[in-house]
Amino acid sequence: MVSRVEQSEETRGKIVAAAVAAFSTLGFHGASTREIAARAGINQGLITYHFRSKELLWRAAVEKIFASLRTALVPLPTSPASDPREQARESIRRYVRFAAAHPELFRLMVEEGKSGDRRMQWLVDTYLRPFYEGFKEQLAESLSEPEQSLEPHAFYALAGAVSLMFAVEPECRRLTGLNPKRKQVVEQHADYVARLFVP
Amino acid sequence: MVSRVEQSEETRGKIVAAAVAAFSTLGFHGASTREIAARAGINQGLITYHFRSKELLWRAAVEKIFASLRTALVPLPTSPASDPREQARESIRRYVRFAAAHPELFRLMVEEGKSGDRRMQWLVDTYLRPFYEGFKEQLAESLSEPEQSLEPHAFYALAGAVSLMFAVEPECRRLTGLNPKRKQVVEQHADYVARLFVP
DNA sequence: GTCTATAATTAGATAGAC
DNA sequence: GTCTATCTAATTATAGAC
Repeated sequence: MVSRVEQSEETRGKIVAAAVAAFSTLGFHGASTREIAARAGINQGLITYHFRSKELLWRAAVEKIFASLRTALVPLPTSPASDPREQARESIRRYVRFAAAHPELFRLMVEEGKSGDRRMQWLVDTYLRPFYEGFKEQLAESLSEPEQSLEPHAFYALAGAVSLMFAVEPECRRLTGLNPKRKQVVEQHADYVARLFVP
Repeated sequence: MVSRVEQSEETRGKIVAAAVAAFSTLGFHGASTREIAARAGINQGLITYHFRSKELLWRAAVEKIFASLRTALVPLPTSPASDPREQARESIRRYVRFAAAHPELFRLMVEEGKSGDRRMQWLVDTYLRPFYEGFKEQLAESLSEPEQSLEPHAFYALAGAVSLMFAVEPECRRLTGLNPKRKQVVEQHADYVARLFVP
């Protein structure tokens, strides 16, 4: 940590991490650049220096979110003995664990998906479409679903069933008394949803 | 439409309708009072006159959303012959049709559920809790589920599976090519989710 | 690369005329 | 009850010192 490029990367990383958290809970308009700077422990002017604009910082935050998704989707060494339905269930359980650890992805999907503006178009074309194509492939091989017209329904039903509880964690705690952050609760949800979609 | 109180109610109604739409797509911070006033075709100063503050206007918008939910939840004359599982499926189908016609409810749940601030607490205590209690009753009688610990999981899985596709309608159209507004698509989702939760 | 200071907009809320 | 005009505060983005 001596050179300026290392220092730059360090600062950029702190800003993006703060931006992911702030955008995730406060939304794009609710998270001010001053608030993000304060969370990152740096000055507000530095955000413009490193990212030029709030929207470009937001894009960097989105990139970070999808980077952790890619990490989570790295295929596991499949035990070749287990049957395809059990493999499908395990994929869903892993998806639930990811959604619990990273509620940002679902919040982003809902926040941006509501309107047809520029950010939504960029998000779909850049990150969401490849992810959706991967989902369709996996669906085709593991569930052997001939009805292609059901793919969007399955995609959104699964994403919603998996993620909502963790995306609204503060609300869930107040409404049901259940803390979605607890490991036991995550596993219960993983099992519930896995059996729901693959009985 | 002559007296001042009638005029007042008319104006309030227009403002609240515009607020529901604006908050729903732009979020609380993204929707400015000037934008809402423009949509309602009235002056920005009038919002303060009728609602005192943006937050109180937001509460009026939430009240309107839950009023339409109450309307949709009015029990139908049950054909006593049909079996309870088919009745449960029909309840889910009605829920899907409501979510398609009023994506505001789900968007509100996610937008406010992310943080633990004052608006979320008010929303849960005032409107969400009675709704959740009603869900638990219906779950207990129609699915005869003994496991009470699964109630939160079922609630959030169902809400997410039912509503997400319609809440992110612009995104869904761009990502999948499917228009969730079309009646045929709504019915397909209704049937898909109903069979998913009540096989 | 980082900070302080500030410009330019835009926000929610208020005052007063009609 | 409604509108125009305005106040105050907060926002993003910029300029310049270090």
